[in-house]
Amino acid sequence: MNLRQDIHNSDIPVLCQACEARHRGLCGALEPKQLVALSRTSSRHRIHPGAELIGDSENIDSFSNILSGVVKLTKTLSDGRQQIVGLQFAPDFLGRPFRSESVINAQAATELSLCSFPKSVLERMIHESPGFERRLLRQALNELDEARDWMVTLGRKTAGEKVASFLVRIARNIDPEAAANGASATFDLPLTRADIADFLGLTIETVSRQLTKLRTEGVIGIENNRRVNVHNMERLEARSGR
Amino acid sequence: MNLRQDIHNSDIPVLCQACEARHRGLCGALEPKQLVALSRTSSRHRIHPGAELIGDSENIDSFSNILSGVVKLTKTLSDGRQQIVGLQFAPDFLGRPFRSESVINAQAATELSLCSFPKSVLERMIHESPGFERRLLRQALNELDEARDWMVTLGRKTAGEKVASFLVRIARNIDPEAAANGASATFDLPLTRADIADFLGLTIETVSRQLTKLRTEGVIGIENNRRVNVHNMERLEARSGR
DNA sequence: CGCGTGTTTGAAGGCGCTCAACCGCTGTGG
DNA sequence: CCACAGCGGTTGAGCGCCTTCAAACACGCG
Repeated sequence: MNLRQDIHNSDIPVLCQACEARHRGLCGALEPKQLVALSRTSSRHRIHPGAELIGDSENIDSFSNILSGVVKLTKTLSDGRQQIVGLQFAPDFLGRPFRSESVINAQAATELSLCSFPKSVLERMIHESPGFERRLLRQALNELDEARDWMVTLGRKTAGEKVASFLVRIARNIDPEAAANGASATFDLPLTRADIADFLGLTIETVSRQLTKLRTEGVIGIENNRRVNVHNMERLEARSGR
Repeated sequence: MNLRQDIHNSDIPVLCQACEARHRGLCGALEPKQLVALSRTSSRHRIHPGAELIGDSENIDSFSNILSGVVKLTKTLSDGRQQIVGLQFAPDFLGRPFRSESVINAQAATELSLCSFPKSVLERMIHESPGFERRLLRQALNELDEARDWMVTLGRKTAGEKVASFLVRIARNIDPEAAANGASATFDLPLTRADIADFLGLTIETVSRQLTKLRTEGVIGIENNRRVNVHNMERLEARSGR
């Protein structure tokens, strides 16, 4: 385990030195002295699955970088029907700038580690550092691309294709090169069956049935309910509708 | 019809003086001299319904402001199934910065008027004007909010609720205050039944049936196939699932 | 051991799709 | 002037996928 040797690494706050957000996330846009300022007002949190990070129509007064774990963004209709409208992974930025009240719920899907800072600090960063805003814009556009991809899945795919699409998406996030090579991949699902159903616009039962169908047909293996082995990514993708 | 009296209105290019994009859109972020530079390289286009503005996996080399009309953003699966993943109205900005190839199709849904400029100019504007980038970020975040709202509709609502939600959304865009007051509103649908179906993840037949259902139950009136009269927005919204 | 939570499996029913015919309007050409 | 084709939309009949309701199962924990 050797630390990256950056120029002037010594100027960088200890907490930030090995932080993924600084390498691939938002903080990569910041100068050492800005990092120092940010780290002074930021705090790390460890959060358990199921904990609510922000609720619908609550005031937005802090933002976070996701250091590890998965966050689910959900929306709920008045009669209780629920839909997951976004999944965020490390080192994503979490929060909605330029809005006083949240229009979604954010909940920890897994064990979670966050680096949080208050709204005022975000606003200062935005004004002081153009690169910071650029990163926010890039992430927003990427999330928009993903959301639109998912709209096709929700609107036009069958249950079987939806479940396959979901597995492909998770696999890509956890094991990118295996996914790219069409090879095999083993990983833990970050979501329960209920979450997967809410993500796909299906019922728990349908998700379960489609998963066992993929298993009996030899496309995937299932151990532990959570742990999945995709024997052949190419074959899984062929079932995802594309 | 009196032109807005801005300070130094005379410094602003003639074409831009009455342009909505300068008042509510992207160009509002620009200084007069930047407007002059932009207007030198930009050109106005009039486009007929059905014309393709950009295709999937084509190179992105220009961007536009929508001056009037409606643009539909679509995605298509390999077997032809299609989904509309976004609708854009004046004075929205049209295009995907920071990406060499498009991942969607953009098509004129109605008669359209655009103000287009090349990629290089956009990139210069982004670097020269922080306000410009801020506007892009705001629009991207708003589109993301809308997309997520729509994911709930696609994933969790019934056909009847989907059609009602669609009408509410259109009404809000065309007659905002009527929509807010729960009053009545009359307008032309910017989409054909086929487009509405692709927007809602339904078939043409189901859309048609749900519209006639709303008509026979006295919630809306239909003339001309395109022209719709919402007798009571409140009653329509009650059917949209919320 | 019993309880709780998450998951699987089964049987029955309904919502939205598929297939097909028809309607109304428009433009075109004999 | 009428016949006809083309297009968008409506309406009907039957079916299939996914949901609903219900029960059983697996695993962990007090």
